[in-house]
Amino acid sequence: MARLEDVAREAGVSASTVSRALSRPDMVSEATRSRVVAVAEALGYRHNAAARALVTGRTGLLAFSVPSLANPFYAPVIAGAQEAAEEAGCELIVVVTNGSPAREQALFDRLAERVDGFAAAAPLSLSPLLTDVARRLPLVTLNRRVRGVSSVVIDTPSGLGELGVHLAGLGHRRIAYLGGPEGSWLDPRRLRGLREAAPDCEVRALGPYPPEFEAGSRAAQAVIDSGCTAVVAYSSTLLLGLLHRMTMLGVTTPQDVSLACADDLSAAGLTMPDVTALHVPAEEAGRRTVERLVHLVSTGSHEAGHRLLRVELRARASTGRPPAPRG
Amino acid sequence: MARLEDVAREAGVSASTVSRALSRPDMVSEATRSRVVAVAEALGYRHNAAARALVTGRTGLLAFSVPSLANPFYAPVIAGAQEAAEEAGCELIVVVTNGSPAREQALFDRLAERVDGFAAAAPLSLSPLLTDVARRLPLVTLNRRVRGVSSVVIDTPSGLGELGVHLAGLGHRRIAYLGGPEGSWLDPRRLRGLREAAPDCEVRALGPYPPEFEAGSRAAQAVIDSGCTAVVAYSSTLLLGLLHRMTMLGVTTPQDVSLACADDLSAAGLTMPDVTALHVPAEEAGRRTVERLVHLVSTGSHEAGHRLLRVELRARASTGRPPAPRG
DNA sequence: TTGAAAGCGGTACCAG
DNA sequence: CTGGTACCGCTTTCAA
Repeated sequence: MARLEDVAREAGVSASTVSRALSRPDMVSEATRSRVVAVAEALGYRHNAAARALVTGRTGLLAFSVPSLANPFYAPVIAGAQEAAEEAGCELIVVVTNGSPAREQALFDRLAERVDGFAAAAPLSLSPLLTDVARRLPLVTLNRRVRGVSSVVIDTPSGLGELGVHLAGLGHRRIAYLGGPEGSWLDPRRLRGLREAAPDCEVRALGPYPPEFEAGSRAAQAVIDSGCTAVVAYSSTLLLGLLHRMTMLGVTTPQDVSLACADDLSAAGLTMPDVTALHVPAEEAGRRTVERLVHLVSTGSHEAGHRLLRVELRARASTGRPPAPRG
Repeated sequence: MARLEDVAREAGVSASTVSRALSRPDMVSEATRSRVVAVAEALGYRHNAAARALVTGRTGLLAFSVPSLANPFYAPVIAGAQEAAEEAGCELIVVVTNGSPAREQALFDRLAERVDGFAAAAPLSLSPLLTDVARRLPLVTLNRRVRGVSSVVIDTPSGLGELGVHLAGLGHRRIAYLGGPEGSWLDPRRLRGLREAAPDCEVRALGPYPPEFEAGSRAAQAVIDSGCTAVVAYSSTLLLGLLHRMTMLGVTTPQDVSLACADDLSAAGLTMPDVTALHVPAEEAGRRTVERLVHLVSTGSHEAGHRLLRVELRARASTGRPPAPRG
C-alpha cells in the first residue's frame, strides 16, 4: 500500500506537504495541490485510518445500536443511517442489543473508545445512564427523549391523534389499541395521543405485544371479545398477523371491523396494500440521527438538540364506518 | 484514558512488560502478570485500537455485507455473525448493498484497508471479482459458492428435495414454485433440487419474485391459474402474502391447495404457526461465516473451505393430500 | 508556502 | 523473564 511518503517522493515534496494537500488543501499552493493529488491518484494512495486515528483521536467509526433487526422498522433506519455515515466519510458499526439493557451498557462500554459517537435506537437503558454516556461521548437517541441528550423522535403520538380523529369521524366509539412491546418508551405516548384525540371514544388498550406476526394472530380473539369496531395496531407485523387471523375467522374489513396501523413499513417488504396506516419516515429518521451525531462529533459540542419528525396519515380501504349496531 | 505507560509506572515495570502481560500472558512470570492485570483493572486501562492496528496491521474490524436488511432472513444472520465477532474480539461493520453490484464493489474497495476481512451474504458481484477480492483480503461468502473463495452455504437445494419427496408422497403431481429474487444464485439450485426429487411431478416455476408480502399477494392468481395443487415459496414473506390473498379469495389450506416455504423465519418475528417449511439455521450460518473469516484472518491462510449447512423439513398442517380431481 | 521533527500508543526485536 | 528502543503512518507544531 502506498504511503504518504511514497506520494511525497514521487511528487518531489515532503510528507507534510502531501498530508496538507490532501486534508487541508487551502494550506498549500494550487500548483502543489494539483500535482500531489494527481500523484496520489496515480499511486492509488488511500490514507491509513489507524495512523490517522492515532494522531487525531478520531476513528471515523460510528456505532448504531438497535434492539433487534427482526423488527422491520429498523431496516430503513439503518439504510438511512448508513447513507448519512457514508456521506460524512464514516463507517457504521451496527450493534444489536437484543432487548437487554445490560448488554446495551456493555456495548457502550466496549465501543466507547473505538468509535467517535453513538446512536441508539429506542435505547432500553435508564435515563441517568444515557445522560452519563452522553457526557463521555457524542450520543443521539432515536425514538426516545432524554434530558440533555440529543434526539430524533418520530412523532407517532400526534400521528395517532390524527388516526383517532379519523376513526371518530367515521363514527367509531370503541377502539382497540394493540400495544407495543414491553417497556416501550413510545407505547404509552402513542396511546395517550390516540385517547386525547378521540375523547368521545372508549379506547381499550390491549397488550403489550411484541412486533410479531404470531402475536397479532393471538390478539384476534381479544379484539373480537372487546367488542371494538376499530383496531389500531402498534406495528405492521402485528397488524399482519391480526389481519390474517381475522380473515380466517371470517371477519371482514372494514365491514365488520376497521383496521389501522401505527407504522407503514412499505420500505420493508411488508407493504399492506389497502391498510390505513401512518407513514413513518424511517429512513429519514436514521439519516437525521446520524447527521446530528456527525455534527456533534465534528463540532465537539455537547449541546442537546431535539428533532421531531412528522408522520402522515394514509387513510385507505381498511377503515370505514362501523357496522350498524345490532338491534 | 490510561495508557500502557501509566499502568507500567504504577506496576513498577516497563511498558513492554505490560504489553506482554496483557496480550501474551505466557511470556511473563505469573507474579508480574497478576500484578499488571490488577493495576490495569484498577486504572480502567483499555488498549487503544488505533495504536495497536497501526503496528500490527490488524484493525479488529470485520465487514459483513448483505443485500438488504428488509429481507428478514438476514436479521438472525447478522445476530449470529455479531456474536461470533464479539467472541473473537472484533467489531462488525454491517453494510447494505441494496442489490447493486457496483455498490458492492465500491464497498469492498472502500473498506478493504479498514477491515481485517470481508463476509458477503449472497454477493451479487461476478465470480472473478470475488476471486480477486479474496486475493487481497480474507473473504467468506454466504449462500454463494465461488471457486477459490471460502463459503458457507445453507443447503436449501437438498431441503427442497425433501420437500419435493414430501409433496409427491402426499399425492401431488403439479407443484408451483414461486421463485426468488432476480439474479439469485440459489434460486435455480433450489428449483433443480425440487425437480430432481419429484420426477413424477410437473414443477411450474413462477417468478422471479422479490421477498415481499405484496409480491406473494400478487402471485396468488398465477398460482390458481396454474392449476397446481401445491405451492413452494422461496421466502416466507412471499408465502405470507400468498397465504393472505388466498384466504381472502376463499381458497383453503391444505384442502384446496398445499403450501410450503423454503425458509422458516420464526426467528424474525414472522412465525407462521402451521406452515410446512424448511427450518434454515440462519443464525448458525451467520456465526459460521464469521468464524471461518476469523480463522482466515488469524492464520493468514488463503485456503478456501466450503461448509454446507443442513436444513430440516418441518412438515405441518399447511400441506396435505391434494383435492380429489373434479369429475 | 514548505520542510524537519516530534510524537500519538502500542508491539516486537534485541540484549541482558 | 524483563527493559530499552525502533518504528507503524500520519498530523501538527515550529522554523525557515
